[in-house]
Amino acid sequence: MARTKVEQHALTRAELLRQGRQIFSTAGYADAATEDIVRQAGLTRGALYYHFRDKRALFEAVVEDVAREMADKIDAAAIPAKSAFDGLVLGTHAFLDACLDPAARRVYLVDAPSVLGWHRWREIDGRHGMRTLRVGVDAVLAERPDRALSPEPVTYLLSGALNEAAMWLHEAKDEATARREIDRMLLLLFERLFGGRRKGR
Amino acid sequence: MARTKVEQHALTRAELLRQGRQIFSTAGYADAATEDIVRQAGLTRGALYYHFRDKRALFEAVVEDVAREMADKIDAAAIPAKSAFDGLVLGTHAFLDACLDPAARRVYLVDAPSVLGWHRWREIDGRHGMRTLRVGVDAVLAERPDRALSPEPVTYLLSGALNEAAMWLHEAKDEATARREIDRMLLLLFERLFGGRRKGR
DNA sequence: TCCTGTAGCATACAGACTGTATGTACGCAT
DNA sequence: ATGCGTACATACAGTCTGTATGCTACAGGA
Repeated sequence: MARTKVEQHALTRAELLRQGRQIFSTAGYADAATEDIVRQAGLTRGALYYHFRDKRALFEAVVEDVAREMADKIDAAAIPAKSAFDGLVLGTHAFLDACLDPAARRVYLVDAPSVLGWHRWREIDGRHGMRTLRVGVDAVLAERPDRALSPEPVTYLLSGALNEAAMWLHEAKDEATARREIDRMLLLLFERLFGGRRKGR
Repeated sequence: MARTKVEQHALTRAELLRQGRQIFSTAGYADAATEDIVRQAGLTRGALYYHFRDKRALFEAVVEDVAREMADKIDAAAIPAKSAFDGLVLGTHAFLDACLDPAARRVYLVDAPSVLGWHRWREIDGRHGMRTLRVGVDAVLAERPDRALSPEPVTYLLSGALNEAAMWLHEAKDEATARREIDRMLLLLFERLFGGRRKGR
């Protein structure tokens, strides 16, 4: 009992983030009323505007959270990899798994670039999702050197392809089959792009 | 003088689309006030709500226009191609050129999926931009048969990569250099994905 | 322990914007 | 000429965001 003020501060902020994430995920940013968010958090809009400068700032904080969580999952998934190439594959699978969360798709992939602006979104993604991808690409290129491939363009081309794949997955009628086909096609893409075989697979 | 009513109808609608496209491109959908759009068109909001059900319907009509224009340019660019593979390359160049237009990036690539919903956007894109890409991919696969490649996943993976490339191009400091590097990397990607040499591999 | 300041919210208010309802003038067919 | 529907303009209501102000309980110094 008798929570200290600094504890309460963190608790309230976290609750606003939680409920904001939930409402943003289901309704989308534009149709998410701040009144609904604070009501679900058992607060009023006064609390929201005390903790965040405006609605957009709350959204950006949610985006940061989502991005961080996804990057953590991807990093963790790549750890047990036998090779850099396997690490890239495992990371890719972890990314697609993370996109099972509606917040990852609606908030992070769809609304964020529009609400925050593409430039700002790219900056955030560059510190999280795309960073993990860049690390994977660099590792593969260290393992399979290829002068023709520039890491940076390769990274964002793959990033775009992966984001699109994640969205497309949830439009398919048979999700399991679609997932297998995507996994297969991504593996093929990686193999052909980075060189079919290199000291065995 | 004395324009007939049916002429006036088309003229007014076209003007709303013109000004809407301009305002949406610069301000973004959310910050584009309908009042500003109709003022630039020399009208009032009554005219807008007569021609379109709501603001979103106007935006969707603009998106359709932009999508159609882009697809037309891509189709036209691919005509003089010597081979299906060249057609794909020429088409991608035309796409990147079309994305010099801010409306193509802000309206079509960034705002449209968020405002119209990803599903609706995918449907529109499927009839225009992605359709041209699919045609190109199918032609290349007819030219260079490859049982391992499924046309549909390959198409949207490439679509995602291309959209990302188009956005990234305009973040680069030296746009000309970035463009050359992207062209080179896309060509490399196509060659390796579809098989480096003719009916070989 | 008491007193005071301020953090952490709640409440009240103003402005902006969308969508709708209503008004109106002009063209066009009869 | 006259009645009617199209193509707008005008007026209004509802919703939402952001801000300004009010209130209360706790923290910290004397």
